Amino acid sequence: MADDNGYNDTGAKSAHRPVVTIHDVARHAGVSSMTVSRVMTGKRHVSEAMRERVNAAIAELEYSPNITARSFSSAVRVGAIYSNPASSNLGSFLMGAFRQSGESGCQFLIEPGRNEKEALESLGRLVEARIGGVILPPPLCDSEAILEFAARSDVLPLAFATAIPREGVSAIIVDDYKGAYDMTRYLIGLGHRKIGFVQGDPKHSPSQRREQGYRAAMAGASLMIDDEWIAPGLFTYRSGLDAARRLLNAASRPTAIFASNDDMAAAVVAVAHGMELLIPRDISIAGFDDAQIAATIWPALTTIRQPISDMASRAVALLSDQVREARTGRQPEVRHVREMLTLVERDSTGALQV
Amino acid sequence: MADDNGYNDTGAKSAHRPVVTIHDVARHAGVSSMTVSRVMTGKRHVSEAMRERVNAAIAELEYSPNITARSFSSAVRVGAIYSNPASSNLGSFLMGAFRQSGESGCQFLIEPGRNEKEALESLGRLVEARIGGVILPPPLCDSEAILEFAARSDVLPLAFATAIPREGVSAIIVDDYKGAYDMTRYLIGLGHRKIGFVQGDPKHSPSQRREQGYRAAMAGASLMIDDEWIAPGLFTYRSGLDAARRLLNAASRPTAIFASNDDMAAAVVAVAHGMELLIPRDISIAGFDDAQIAATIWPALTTIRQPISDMASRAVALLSDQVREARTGRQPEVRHVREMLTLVERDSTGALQV
DNA sequence: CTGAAAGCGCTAACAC
DNA sequence: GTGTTAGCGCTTTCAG
Repeated sequence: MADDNGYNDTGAKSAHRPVVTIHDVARHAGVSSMTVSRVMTGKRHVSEAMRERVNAAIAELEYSPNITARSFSSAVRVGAIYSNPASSNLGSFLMGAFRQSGESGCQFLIEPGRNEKEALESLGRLVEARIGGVILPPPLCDSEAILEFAARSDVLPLAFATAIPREGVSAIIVDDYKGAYDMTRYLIGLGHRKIGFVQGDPKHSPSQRREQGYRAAMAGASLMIDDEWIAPGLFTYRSGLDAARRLLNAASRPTAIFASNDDMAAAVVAVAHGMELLIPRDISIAGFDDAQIAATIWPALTTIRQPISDMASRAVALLSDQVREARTGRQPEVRHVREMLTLVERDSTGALQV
Repeated sequence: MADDNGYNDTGAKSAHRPVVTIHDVARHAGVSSMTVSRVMTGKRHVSEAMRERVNAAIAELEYSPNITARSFSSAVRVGAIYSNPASSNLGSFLMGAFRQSGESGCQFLIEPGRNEKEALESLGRLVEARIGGVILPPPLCDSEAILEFAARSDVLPLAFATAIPREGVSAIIVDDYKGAYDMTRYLIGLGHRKIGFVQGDPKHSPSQRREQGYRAAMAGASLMIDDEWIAPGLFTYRSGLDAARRLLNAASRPTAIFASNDDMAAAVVAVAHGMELLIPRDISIAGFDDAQIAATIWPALTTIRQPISDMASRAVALLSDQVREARTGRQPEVRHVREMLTLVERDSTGALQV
């Protein structure tokens, strides 16, 4: 049936260029494969002449090492527990993590963890799968129970995208404060003076950092903040609806509104539309996170993006290094890597109209 | 604890229980490791008694196979090209695919492919990584260039989540027609008679199927469709805004609106809010896809969900089997697997108010 | 400094 | 049905 695509007919396996192995390179260069291995892994104890000869052979044969085989002997496994499987971030996260797991020659495992209980179960499963380290996004990275379990199981924890790193736990840190500061500065730069703010869920640590960033930028520009320009929120779209009504009906209406996340910013956009306000002519609206919804709605939201994919790569690389380090008996150095947030300018913000 | 034999003190390695290998299981069960391997991979040619004995040993030793080693020797690699890296589906897709790649003992690789050009480059990279098969979501699965490249490179293609399968190409099929039909029936069941429809992008194949499903259900209930209840759309939020204005301002306003996807349904919700219509009291609104936005906005959208994660598992399993089959020189049988869509009832729909 | 040998954990291929 | 053998591509010994 349907033979018209003509795949291989005679057992002509993959009829492509045969796989180049380290041995081929060795033969080609007239050395042992160990020497090639040493050159590849950048080890010392190889004479300069040798190194050059080997490198030439590598280039000539277009050799690229089989990372699976490499990691095979030393089977480093790192896990991750993801708190929100529905999040659009998950895709970027996994993309970055898996890419890097190839590079770093380690195995990457992922389990869900919507709440602490499920996360604990997941961690149990990961420990049974013999992971050496685990990536913990908030709020898991703040859970004593999780951290303790990891320590007891000899699993190295790595806090992911946390604003407030712990001592003794490596982390990929994200500067919510600076992100919010930058966004506020940007709005001020557009000419806005009356800038409203929708707070995030007070139980999440980024909330305060973001508000602090906003307040600092306002203060830095000697701008007063009217109490009615601050509305409480819960990071949900619905809470954003309430906040928007409040802000847009204020006696002295802000000309720009900065919401602590995109879901709430989208709600502000919806309410503004309902009031027949033109965006950004009548009001500028900005969000935070660069979630899926930010680019979906119209006008698309100006927001702050976290480079989730890069952060995930970095997390896997860092953790797999640490696991290897720990394998040798040494105590891996605790590291805090800071990631930069970038402002994504889209259509929901514009210069103040006079 | 299964075996509390002295944790190897020889090296200061990882002080955990020593790694359980297939050989340990074999020894424990008094069989050869091949038998264990056969049991693990679910092969036939193993007596029931053996199988049970081995399974007992596996359980007792808490053995879990090292998938790196597994995929290393047999090295079946399957790739996927994902067209929308920002999509919230990607997370589910990757989750399902990776889980299954462990099960199926194959290596899974993913590359981005926002457009045909990028997809072609990605496929090139995947071919160099020596994949045996590739998963192609729409619109990639309809691209001649991609399909041809795959055939030339001896890579088995698998169309993912397509509505219209090709002959000669295996596919995970999704029944857009039935999904739309079911949703329309559901709305009718709620008492609605005047049901509006927002069309999808005419260039996408699911668009027609969804509209056909809607029309069939209406006809099946002997319901007439007023021309002004049908509005064109492009699958974008913005196009949904225009469609909504049109539908909600119709002389004979529908009591329910079914949009061809969630982004447009969300836009309808926004416009309805702006007109001070209460949802679902004054108007019911339904979407399609169960995208991220469906559960984000308020009220949350009733929609049709594709079981992306399961579909991805199935895709990986199917493809890795086919690649193994092809390895033996046989031509793998083309298979079309149909996936069921489910209606997710949320808060944007309700019984017709009289 | 360089090389030879011995696997890592698993599975195709072939015996029995 | 089940076992034996021989690697997969690379790195870790341990000898030169």
